Amino acid sequence: MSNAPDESSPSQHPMPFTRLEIAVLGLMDGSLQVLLARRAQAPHAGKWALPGGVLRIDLDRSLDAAARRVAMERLELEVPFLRQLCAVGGPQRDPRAPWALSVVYRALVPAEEFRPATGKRIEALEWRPVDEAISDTRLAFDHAALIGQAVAVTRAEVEALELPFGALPEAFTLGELQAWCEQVLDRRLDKSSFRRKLAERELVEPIEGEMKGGAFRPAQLFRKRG
Amino acid sequence: MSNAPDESSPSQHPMPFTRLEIAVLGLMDGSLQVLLARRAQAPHAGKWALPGGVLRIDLDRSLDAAARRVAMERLELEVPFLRQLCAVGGPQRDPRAPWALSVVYRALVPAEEFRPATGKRIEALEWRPVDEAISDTRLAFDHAALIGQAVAVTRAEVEALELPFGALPEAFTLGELQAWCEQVLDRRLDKSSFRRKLAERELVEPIEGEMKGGAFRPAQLFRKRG
DNA sequence: ATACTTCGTTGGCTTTTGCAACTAACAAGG
DNA sequence: CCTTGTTAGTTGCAAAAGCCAACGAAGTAT
Repeated sequence: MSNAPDESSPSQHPMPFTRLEIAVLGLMDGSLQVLLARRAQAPHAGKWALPGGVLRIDLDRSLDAAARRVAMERLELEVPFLRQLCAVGGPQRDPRAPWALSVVYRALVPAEEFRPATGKRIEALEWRPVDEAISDTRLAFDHAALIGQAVAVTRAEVEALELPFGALPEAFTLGELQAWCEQVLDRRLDKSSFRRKLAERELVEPIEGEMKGGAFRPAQLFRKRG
Repeated sequence: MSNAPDESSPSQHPMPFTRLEIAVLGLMDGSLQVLLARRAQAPHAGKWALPGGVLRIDLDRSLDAAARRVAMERLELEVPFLRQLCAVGGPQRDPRAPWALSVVYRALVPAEEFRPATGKRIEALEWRPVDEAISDTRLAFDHAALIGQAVAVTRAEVEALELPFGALPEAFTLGELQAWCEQVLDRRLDKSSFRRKLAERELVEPIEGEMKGGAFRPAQLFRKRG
């Protein structure tokens, strides 16, 4: 081991190749899916992976801002409610550099309005059911494991009714809200206790006069409270 | 913005000055405290901060390993059960570099046996009650906020009875275990429901024949199950 | 022996949760 | 008009979990 000469000259030590990876989750066809990108360049060219990109210290004013920029470049639209998941790093992650570090972000997006385009350095984009992605050993890097983490954390949040309202429409009925949670969690919820908890925690409020008229009895429309 | 020439040459983009910070929590004098270090060098020389150090891509085989090494260098002993908390970064964090990134780790250690020594680049070590540290605006960098996060996550874990048995003695009575949890959480727990949950989840098992004889009725000794 | 302290358990009360039934509101069809 | 079908929203109840207090048990100290 070097004898710890001086820490105050950072340029003495080479720094890791630092990237951001974005795990975008959304409800497609009634189940939770993750957005994968087919890599255009080495390493793992042609393989499916989380969209990601390199940290640019000249452009990014924080890790959060870097994640927003990378998401924007790859998907060509604003990704709302990006949240940090974890950081991973090691010498074998990326052949382009002796040591690579990735800070991973996650987001749960409104599937309807979210229409990403195939951005820079990406050959194709595809939604993939999370179960399938997590157990797909052919994904690049350790991205399958990262998706597993992102799904677990996201489900725990919805379970605790910490609802990411950014992924929901402005107005919704309670039935729609419950169906949305059930699709994220992949299990049925009880109607009465679901509504009880919403009321107790004052998470939503009715929009006066507004109703959603389907074929049958119309339902009260609600919106996020606060 | 540069017109995204080629991502495959990482050396084209300067990389951030990358550090690890370690939030060591422990029970001292009946309350949860955090281990702070007085910085020997700029920036913030003389100020109290979390012990930390620079990532060394020539030495560290992963972020976890880097955190272990940094903890060892600063405290001169093995820190068990280090777990990643989050990563923070930005251009203004550290005057030594245009952009600094810190990956923060946390640990809950057994206060009795944990006797750190003042390691490299540190003037002094001190245990500080977490409430005090969190609201101390004079801590270096954003370390007060980081300590707040570490405490919140640690308490949530103990609340859910995900006990970090590394921070507990090999053998303990249920009374001791409950008192330990109460000190971490800084609130009283109910004896009967505490024991019911331990039994349901089969977290501990009695050590046959072993009792702890205090001044009064002796108590059954338990150990982690599995 | 008696008092005192802690250990471990038990009983009962309150709160929370889960299940199911019930009424309400609307459309469609006879 | 009236019945039927479907979804919306509420209510009642039983089971489960949590909270509080008390109790007998097992030691020590006097």
